[in-house]
Amino acid sequence: MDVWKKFEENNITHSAAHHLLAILELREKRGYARVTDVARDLNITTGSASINLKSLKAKHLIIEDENKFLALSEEGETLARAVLMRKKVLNDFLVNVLKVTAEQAEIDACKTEHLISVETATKLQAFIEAYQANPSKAA
Amino acid sequence: MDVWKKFEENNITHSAAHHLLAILELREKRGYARVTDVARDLNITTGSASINLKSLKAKHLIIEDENKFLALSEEGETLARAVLMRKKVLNDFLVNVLKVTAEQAEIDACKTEHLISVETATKLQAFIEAYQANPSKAA
DNA sequence: AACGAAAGTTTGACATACATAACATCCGTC
DNA sequence: GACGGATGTTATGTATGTCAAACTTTCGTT
Repeated sequence: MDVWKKFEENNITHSAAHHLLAILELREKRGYARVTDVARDLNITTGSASINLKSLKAKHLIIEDENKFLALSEEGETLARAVLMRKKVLNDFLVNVLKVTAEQAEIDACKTEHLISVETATKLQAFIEAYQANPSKAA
Repeated sequence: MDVWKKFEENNITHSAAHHLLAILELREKRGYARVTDVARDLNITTGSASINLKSLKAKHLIIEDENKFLALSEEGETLARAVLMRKKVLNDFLVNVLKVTAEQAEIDACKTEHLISVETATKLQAFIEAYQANPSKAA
């Protein structure tokens, strides 16, 4: 019932996913992530980032220490890593199997990374592995 | 630049796509589509449908006759049929190639049907055709 | 012609997600 | 210790998309 409405029922929005990913990547690359860093990374204003991150804090996906440094909660990191995994799987499929150009593959993977189900992601990953091991027996 | 923002830059929103699809399907099944019919089909209130359809009229994707009967403009129909085609391609791939369950395939296809690029949709379609003709030579 | 139901619109509210701009806070340097 | 720059928050506005509820319009039946 109402399959089309499930788009909104997603456990994470595109925006939220990218805020979490930004924190994950900033911390891995620079060792820290503040509101300003996230805003710069996503190319949005610090005002917007402040508001968006506040709601993620309220949902316990983000933790802030006394010095305003941001980190992902366990739940937030799990979510972010799941999104990253799906993005990689999608991108691999688009680039290596379908031969979509790198630019368009990145865009399409980015648009859908937070939307596809665990089932689809898992089966797509298995398919790619089988395909890359032996393209003629990917079935 | 700002690949992640392209999610919002889409030429059609998920909601708009489904309003157009509803009109297309209602007219094919019943021969007509009014605000009430679209609202019932999408399971939203007539108030919401009225507002949403007004903006689609303003964008010239929908035409309304003297008796409030709705039809797609040429541009609207082109858009709707493109979405339908992508939905079919995605669903075929998920069900026939990845063996995703029918229910989850429908959900995933519905979530992404309006997001994937023409390039990806075209290449995915070609892949499925090759795969179905001869699974061992889909490359 | 009048009543009531169906259809459609509008209003006011809420949630998300962005922007700009004003304001607050914090910190290092002079 | 005061100034200025960097950082962060808040206020206000825009846009989409939803709701409930009030209102208008239209139409068939009596």
